[in-house]
Amino acid sequence: MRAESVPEPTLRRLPSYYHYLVRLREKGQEMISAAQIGEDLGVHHTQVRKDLAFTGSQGRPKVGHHVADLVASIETFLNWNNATDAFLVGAGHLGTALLGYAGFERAGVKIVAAFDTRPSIIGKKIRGVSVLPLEKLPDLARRMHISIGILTVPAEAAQDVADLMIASGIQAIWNFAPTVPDVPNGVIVENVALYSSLGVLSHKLAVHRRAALAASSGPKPA
Amino acid sequence: MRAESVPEPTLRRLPSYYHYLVRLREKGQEMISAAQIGEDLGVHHTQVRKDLAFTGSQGRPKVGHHVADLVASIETFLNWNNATDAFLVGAGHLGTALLGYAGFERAGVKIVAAFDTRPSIIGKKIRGVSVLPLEKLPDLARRMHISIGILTVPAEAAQDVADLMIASGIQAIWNFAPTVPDVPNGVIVENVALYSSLGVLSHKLAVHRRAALAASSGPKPA
DNA sequence: AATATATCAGGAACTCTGTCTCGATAAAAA
DNA sequence: TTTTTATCGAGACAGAGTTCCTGATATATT
Repeated sequence: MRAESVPEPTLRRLPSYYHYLVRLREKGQEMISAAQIGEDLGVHHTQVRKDLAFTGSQGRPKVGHHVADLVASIETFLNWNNATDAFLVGAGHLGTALLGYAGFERAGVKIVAAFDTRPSIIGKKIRGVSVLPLEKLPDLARRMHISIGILTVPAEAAQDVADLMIASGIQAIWNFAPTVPDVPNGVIVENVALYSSLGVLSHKLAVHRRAALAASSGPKPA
Repeated sequence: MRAESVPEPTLRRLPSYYHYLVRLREKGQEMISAAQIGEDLGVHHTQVRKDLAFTGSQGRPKVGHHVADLVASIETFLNWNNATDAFLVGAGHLGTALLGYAGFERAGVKIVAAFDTRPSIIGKKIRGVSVLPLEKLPDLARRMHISIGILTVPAEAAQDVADLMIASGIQAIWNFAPTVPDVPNGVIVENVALYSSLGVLSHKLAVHRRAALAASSGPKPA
């Protein structure tokens, strides 16, 4: 019954395999070994096997996995073969950037409308997607059975917009704001957290520099 | 010697504490307990204490931590108090969005120039930052001692641009492309991987729906 | 046909991260 | 001054995830 016991790290790695495999398929390669995938993507080969096993795809000794089959397995597993309609709220710089990506449609998400509160952009079309006033979201979301909401608003507005989304029947929120919205049980929130990334980057760079400095100025005596 | 043994999850959580604490400080709150931080951010309170301990900040029983001190400690720890100059390559939609964020400067990264290969945008200024031809990157990066490179180019170009960055002395790459560039030892790469996020989101949503469907159509007999 | 080899798959061991428990301590209350 | 209470900090424990190890299997080689 508990089919959802897939490690989250696995879910995070699958898209990276997917992109790698699609490019491989485009190059015309038919078969691939887990060892090769692992080497190219910097993941241990046993890890690759375990991750792929979750998708149900099986490999054959001595020849590896069929590239096209793997692509199909991952697509099915992630439910990327039939895109779910999504609403985006916050048509600022980041929101506009996301609207520009046709690639999301292949990743299970199709942005069908954008919302904002600024009159200057309401009514315009960005990359073929209309920007509507936020007040229209609840009604439209219900009527169109929208289940994914993309949150690209400033931190201050994030909680209110998240509440509005949930009240309108949206079940999953892709959150780009630097705050984590408080949501009721059962609602899925996936935080992008750009600043987390910067935390890791800056700290590692600082350590890296300190190490380089220490090494050059005086490699301490044994 | 091994001062860099900070768990990566901790580094990822620190920015979220930081934002929370800055907002608290703006509201005029002086003291805060780890328990309260944990509750508001959805992190176990013991976890909050361990994370904050890495920054060197100490709390006092019965009163908690000093908000302003905590902010300062995290800033220092992540090296966010003096922003490092960065070059951005790929002034497309996403690149433009990133150029628009003044907030990165408070997160240790100051974008001082953008690069692209498309003549249509070379020479323009985006949010006060000039877009220069990619060929100028190596020379400028060396002369300005740039150590952070932001990669917002299509997957096909990612590896080549990463190579160029590294050859120009850049030590840390903030990568937004869906491929993981192959870099020599010692170079820091932090991948944002938007699609990983979507992998988790789509899969969870699919599982969520299956569960809802199963519950409604027939809650299996005990 | 027999042997060798590349690859897969599943279980065991280890490591890392997160949670729980306990004693200590500083402020407040009695 | 003594007692109570909120909070901290450190160590013990538990769970998850990754790596290692062994055995199985399909193709290639002799």
